[in-house]
Amino acid sequence: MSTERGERTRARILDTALSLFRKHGFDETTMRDVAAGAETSLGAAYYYFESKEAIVLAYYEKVYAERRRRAEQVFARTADVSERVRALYQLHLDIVRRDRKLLGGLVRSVADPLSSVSVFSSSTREVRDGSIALFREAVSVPDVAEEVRDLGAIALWTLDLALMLYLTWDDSPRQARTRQLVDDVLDLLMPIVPLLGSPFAAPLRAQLERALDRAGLLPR
Amino acid sequence: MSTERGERTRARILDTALSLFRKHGFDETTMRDVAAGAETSLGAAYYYFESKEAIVLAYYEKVYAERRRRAEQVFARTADVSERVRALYQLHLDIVRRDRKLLGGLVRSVADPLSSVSVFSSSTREVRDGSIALFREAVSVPDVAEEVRDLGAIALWTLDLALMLYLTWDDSPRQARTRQLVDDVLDLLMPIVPLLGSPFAAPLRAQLERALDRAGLLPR
DNA sequence: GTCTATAACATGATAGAC
DNA sequence: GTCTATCATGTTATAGAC
Repeated sequence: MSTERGERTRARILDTALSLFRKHGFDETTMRDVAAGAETSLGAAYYYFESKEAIVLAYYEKVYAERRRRAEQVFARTADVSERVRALYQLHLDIVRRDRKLLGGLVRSVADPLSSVSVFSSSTREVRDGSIALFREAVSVPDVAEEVRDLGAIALWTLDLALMLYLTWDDSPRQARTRQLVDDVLDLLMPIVPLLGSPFAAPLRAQLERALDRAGLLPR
Repeated sequence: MSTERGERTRARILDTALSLFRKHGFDETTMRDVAAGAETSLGAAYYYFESKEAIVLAYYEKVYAERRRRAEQVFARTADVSERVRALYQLHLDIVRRDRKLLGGLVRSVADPLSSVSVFSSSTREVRDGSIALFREAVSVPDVAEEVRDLGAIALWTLDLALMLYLTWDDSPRQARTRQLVDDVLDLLMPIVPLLGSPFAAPLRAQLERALDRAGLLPR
């Protein structure tokens, strides 16, 4: 499939692109800049990445892999839901810390329902399902009732998307505002988890589930 | 400022563009197509609209004006919160009914924090503030406690954005899925309004408000 | 000052030679 | 696998018509 040399060229193009995106932003970086920086031709860059957006997708995959790696360490350490969930968000922020300029390109692609790297598209499916699974694992602890885990995972993942959108807009040092927002939202959310898990909440859960199912938002 | 003739040319360009966007989608329509369809030159099109996105912004403004007009009729007719809010959403869906292909372009621009027509940008401010005000009016009825109106308006407007995103993705006939989603979400949401308005919920309201304020999400 | 047309530019993407 | 040449299209500059 791909030779050693091709592998290296691909990596060089990816690294150059990400570094340029970080420094100057997604729009400001041209594919010609990327090719020149990687000391290859425009055609070669397009040989390895079918579009500029595809490079962002590769970044997205890298972030996910790193997040999973570090999340698993946290999961092994603690069974406290709050800690686990909070860690998942903070981890994400740590990983993309220096990438605000890059995230603009990501957010745009991801929000575009027609884009091949949209959150809804099939090419991002692996990362999307993996991310949801990560939240599913985070809430899979004795403290959280079985019945609310699936719903909770989807809700937390949706929040994760919203946080990334907020981050692109947050210019506070060290993403302080976004981090504060994570804390505030979790402080609001976490107390209702036991309530939702109680038998009294069964009709409400059913109502929620029916709504999400009808909307096609439930994984099958 | 602008002459009669210029006015007509501008309108012709806008109508042509929207009609082409509707038929073929935003990306598939070139500015050259628009100019040709409006029987004018490319330069003229750019004289009247500084960018392709700006045309979408003009559409956005048209939708808002129509929505306000029809909302005011509903507000005059009923003081029931549920009905008023539901009408605001259904109205929106009615107005953009035939524009799914167009909305793709809008969503992308709106989500891009750097775009000049982003939800966050100043050029969309008038429409954004107007839309939030519309929700503020919808919930300004005796049944809804003063204390929850501002919060409620922001929450409902956020939901409105999410619904538009969902709509771009909903290919069911007559946007049935999106309409169902509106109903389901409101059925879930409306019962908690009186609870949130009660004095017991004061600490919760304060917590929420503090969080939104720290995040800069509260209009000042 | 208001408007229109033409040419040119920058850049994402593709085709085909090697 | 890689490169060069070329295309398509969003955007800008500019000249000038009314």
